[in-house]
Amino acid sequence: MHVLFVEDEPKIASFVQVGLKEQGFVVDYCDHGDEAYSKALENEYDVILLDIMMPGKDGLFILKHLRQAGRNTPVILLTARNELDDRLQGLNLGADDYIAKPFFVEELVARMNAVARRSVGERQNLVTVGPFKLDRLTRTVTYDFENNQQLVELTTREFNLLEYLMRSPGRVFTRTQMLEHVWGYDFNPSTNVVDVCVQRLRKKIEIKGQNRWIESVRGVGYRFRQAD
Amino acid sequence: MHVLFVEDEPKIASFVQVGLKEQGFVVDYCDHGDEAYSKALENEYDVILLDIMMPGKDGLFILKHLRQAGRNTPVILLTARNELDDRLQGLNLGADDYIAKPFFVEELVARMNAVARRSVGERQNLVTVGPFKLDRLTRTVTYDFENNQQLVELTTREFNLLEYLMRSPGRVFTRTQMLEHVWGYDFNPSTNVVDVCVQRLRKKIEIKGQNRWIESVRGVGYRFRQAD
DNA sequence: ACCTTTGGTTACGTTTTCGTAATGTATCTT
DNA sequence: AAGATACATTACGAAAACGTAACCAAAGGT
Repeated sequence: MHVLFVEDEPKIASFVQVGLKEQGFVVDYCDHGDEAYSKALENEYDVILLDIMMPGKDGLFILKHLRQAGRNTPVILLTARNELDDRLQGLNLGADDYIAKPFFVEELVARMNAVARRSVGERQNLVTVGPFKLDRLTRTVTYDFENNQQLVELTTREFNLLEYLMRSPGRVFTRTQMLEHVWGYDFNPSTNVVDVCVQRLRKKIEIKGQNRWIESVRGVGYRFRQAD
Repeated sequence: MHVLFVEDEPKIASFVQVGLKEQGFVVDYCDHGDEAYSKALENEYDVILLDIMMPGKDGLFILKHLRQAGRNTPVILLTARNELDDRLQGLNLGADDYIAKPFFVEELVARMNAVARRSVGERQNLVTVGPFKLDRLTRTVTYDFENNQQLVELTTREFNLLEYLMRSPGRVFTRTQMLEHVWGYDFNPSTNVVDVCVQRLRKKIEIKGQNRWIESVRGVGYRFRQAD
């Protein structure tokens, strides 16, 4: 899940970023209103976390113009305790929720899932495709082989990529899409990380001679094979 | 378990806080009605302890508006002996219980567990995973080795962390989640206390050469091994 | 006032991850 | 069939993550 996180207090910014990344979010961070505004317009985020008080354009300004531009990306406002008015105004301007500082990251994550759910559809903790079960809570992937569950050991990157693919079996993703949603950085345009990561995944979840689970679509990207 | 504790008499406030923390509660304290009100709305506590007589918004006001806002977090009122009317009014407004000052912290904890139980579903005092038994009442942990019970000596912090992990065996918790639930909010964002505390726990509950009970999940956090 | 325990911080060695780059193989085009 | 392009596979090394020990401050007990 790709998140834009806009916050100018460095202390809050740092621990929230850590907390979100631990949970597998791809976090795009900035501490300045102007930058935030252009990022929000240029990218398709799943959620935007918006501080209200900021240098440059403030949170409400960004929210207002985002909505005027017809973007309905879910927005959660981060407000100081005494900014009640801003909060109300924010909801009127089309914010989906707000949370008052200081907050527990876990609470924030819960709300993020809630608003994302409303817009994209339930984000289940258990994803099943064919013989594969991926469980976000235990962070395990099992492969059902002749009715017993083989545990597949994956690294974080592999797990996140697999989750991304498995959530839409049959759908083809381009390398750029995978980079944006699973890696999320300003990537070197000639990188082949995706290919390498796919290859590593295949080595762990596929049996030689059998059909591939992660199929290559020449000229486009990859897709997770749909269950028959 | 997260508790909001609202009380303006400093003397009572301090010893109740100590008592609750000893029992492993994570206590969020404030001594003023207005602050209490916004905190109660903004966070998801497991229980709220509410003094009735206070500067700012009083306890009944907070309770009333909390319920009007659709929040059914369990609330226990702390009342002076002579505030019988308030007490009755409080129960009508949706309080789950009340306790008259002065009270024993032990009594308070019992009632907290009772109301929390009602709202969340049974919260067991005995948690068993594999050969481990953790008892909240005696605050002891035993390890069953060839049918006799070895007592494991843990410090408070270690006990609370172990309890948190053991309550959801197999589930992975991030460092941030552990910090928030076991330590509370005010932590240095670059701390590695969790790692160190896990390491200390391991030293006490694991046998060298055998599988770990507390497993590391690289890039994410830790989990208590699920019994096979 | 002294000693002990607790528990957070720092520092450093070890292991793992994963991006890069180089080489090998398949598939398409002309 | 040759060349070109896209994908597969492997190896390597820097950086990140983790484990561990030692240190020290604060709290608690005697």
